[in-house]
Amino acid sequence: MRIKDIAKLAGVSPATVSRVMNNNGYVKEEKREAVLKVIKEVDYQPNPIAQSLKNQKSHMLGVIVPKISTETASRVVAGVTEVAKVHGYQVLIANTDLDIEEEINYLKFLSNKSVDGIIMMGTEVTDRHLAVMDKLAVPIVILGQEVKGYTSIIHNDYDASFSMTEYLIKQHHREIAFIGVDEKDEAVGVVRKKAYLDCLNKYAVKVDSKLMAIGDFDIDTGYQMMQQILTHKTPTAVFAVTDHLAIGAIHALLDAGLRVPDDVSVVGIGDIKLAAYLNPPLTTVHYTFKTSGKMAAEAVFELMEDDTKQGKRFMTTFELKTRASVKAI
Amino acid sequence: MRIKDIAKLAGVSPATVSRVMNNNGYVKEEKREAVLKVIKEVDYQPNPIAQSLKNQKSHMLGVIVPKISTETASRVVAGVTEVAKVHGYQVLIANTDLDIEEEINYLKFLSNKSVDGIIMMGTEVTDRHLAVMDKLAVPIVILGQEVKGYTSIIHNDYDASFSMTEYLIKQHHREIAFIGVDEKDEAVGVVRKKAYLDCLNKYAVKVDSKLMAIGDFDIDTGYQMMQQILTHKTPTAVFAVTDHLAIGAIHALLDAGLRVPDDVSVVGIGDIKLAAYLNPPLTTVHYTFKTSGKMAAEAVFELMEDDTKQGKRFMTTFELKTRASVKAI
DNA sequence: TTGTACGCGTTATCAA
DNA sequence: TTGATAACGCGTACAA
Repeated sequence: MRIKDIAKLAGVSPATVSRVMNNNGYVKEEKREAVLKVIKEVDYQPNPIAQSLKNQKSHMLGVIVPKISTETASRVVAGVTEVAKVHGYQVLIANTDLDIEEEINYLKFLSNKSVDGIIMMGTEVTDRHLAVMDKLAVPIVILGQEVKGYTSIIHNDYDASFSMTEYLIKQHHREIAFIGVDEKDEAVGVVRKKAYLDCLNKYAVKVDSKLMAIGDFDIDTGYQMMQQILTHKTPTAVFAVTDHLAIGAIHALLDAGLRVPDDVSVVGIGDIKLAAYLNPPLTTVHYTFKTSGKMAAEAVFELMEDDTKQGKRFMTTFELKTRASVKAI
Repeated sequence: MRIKDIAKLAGVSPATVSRVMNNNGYVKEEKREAVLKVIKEVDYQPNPIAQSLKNQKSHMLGVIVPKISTETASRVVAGVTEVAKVHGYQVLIANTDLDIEEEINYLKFLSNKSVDGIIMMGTEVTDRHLAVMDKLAVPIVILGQEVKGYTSIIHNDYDASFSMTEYLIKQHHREIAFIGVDEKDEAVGVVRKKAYLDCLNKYAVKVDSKLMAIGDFDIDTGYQMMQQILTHKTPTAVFAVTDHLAIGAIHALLDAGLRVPDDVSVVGIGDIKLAAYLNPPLTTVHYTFKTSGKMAAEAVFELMEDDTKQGKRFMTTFELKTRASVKAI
């Protein structure tokens, strides 16, 4: 069913049908009703693609995620879709599976008016990303990393990580192992580690490189890194930069015959849905990922209206969730 | 940049540029190179919307999910995007938040050539859904529920649930509590319960309605339903129809001073990522949600080529994951 | 082997 | 208040 068919059925011109559909321009009440009647009868829905071509608006938002099957990603996407829906927008998912080439390809593809705005969940933002982003035809918001000149939604990784370390120190822990990730991920790999180190220094706690391990984001990696640390020394507490790594660490500790938290305390960051239901319930930092998604979407819509507002920096809040996985000494 | 601009820059007609882009028709090697050179220089990307309008193909797949921020949904979406990518397709997410009106609206909207195919993760499929689905302009595949006349990817809920119950019985459990969900969800609410009851009957285990509770999908609901059952009687095992419900149940049991699995065994269905890392590790049924997503996408692509292949019924496999949350009597 | 011209379905401009 | 008509950017039949 095209607008032309509706026009024929209602005995008017396509232009009149369009006016009725979009509620603009004058149209006699009589004809309006005739058109509406036909529209209802045949359940006419305009072709969104033709509308997009004509209006130069696709009413779609693109979201580039590094890995869709993670809780973080799905919470972000949930937030984005929620705001998008309010604006009558659809959400296009581009899953890159951590492939930088894919990320750049999607940036190019999604631009060119295929979507009206892009939200990129960043891990590593390289110069090549920037080169492409500079030429983008549509507004973009980066989520999870800070990028100069671009609106970014960042999680307060520094303060969160610092607070968490400080919390452990205030529970009188002095041998705090660190399980981190590669520095390619600026927010998680660099910032969280820096905050940990800064905090140790502030409280004059000696940094012991034997208590530190760096790997990827997998639960199993957390397990292995914990094992590796244990070969050197048994800490009184473990600070893992994500909840998954913390879970892996806990299992390594248990398998080594240690009790959590009685022998070793463990904390993570992220507050995944099950963190409170683990055994022991995990002390962690709650990040408002869904809210981040909403903020990112709102920022994109703002940029769509006024692209001079680029470069804003939003910092989301966090909350320390103290649960049973930590025991004071 | 439009095709016309490229043509001008390369000193040819738009038609020639199009021929080069799509590798069809004759074009002299010399001109081809000139065109390719310009395309590379200006990094020309054709407008996907104009292409869609012309080709009557959007190269997009729509996925209707009841709740994007669940692990099931994200695993399904991961599978769909993976297959979509192979076919050069994008994935449009429609998150309905369990709202039936939204589901129907999206079905209508996504049709009309906005997408070339639809995958619907079903919960309840009402007559109104069917009325809309019958008129759909694009192929659709239902995932998670069986719908007559439509290609469906179903998880073998009956056998999975039966096997799980049977497993508990073979561990000599006779007082097996059941924590289920409302019958609106055919697969989870009806089929899994029926299999549980059938299995009890087969082994001549008495059904005790006091040991059964029905609620929604939340962890907390699992907690409350377990508490409710405990007011009547303490079973030797608990069969929860999802892992989340099982987790809630475990916590209710622990809070009631019971040990898992020493006093009460607990099982779930779904095998969420953390199931193996819970304490105790959860005995559950592994469903291949990502594979389901892939199958659904492949089925949609098949239907796009040949829509007479409608009505196929794919059953995914499952695997019993026996872990420490069950103890034989 | 190449270019011109039309149409995909819509909206907006202009003239009536 | 209405209707023809011209775009939007692309692909392709047809003519050259």
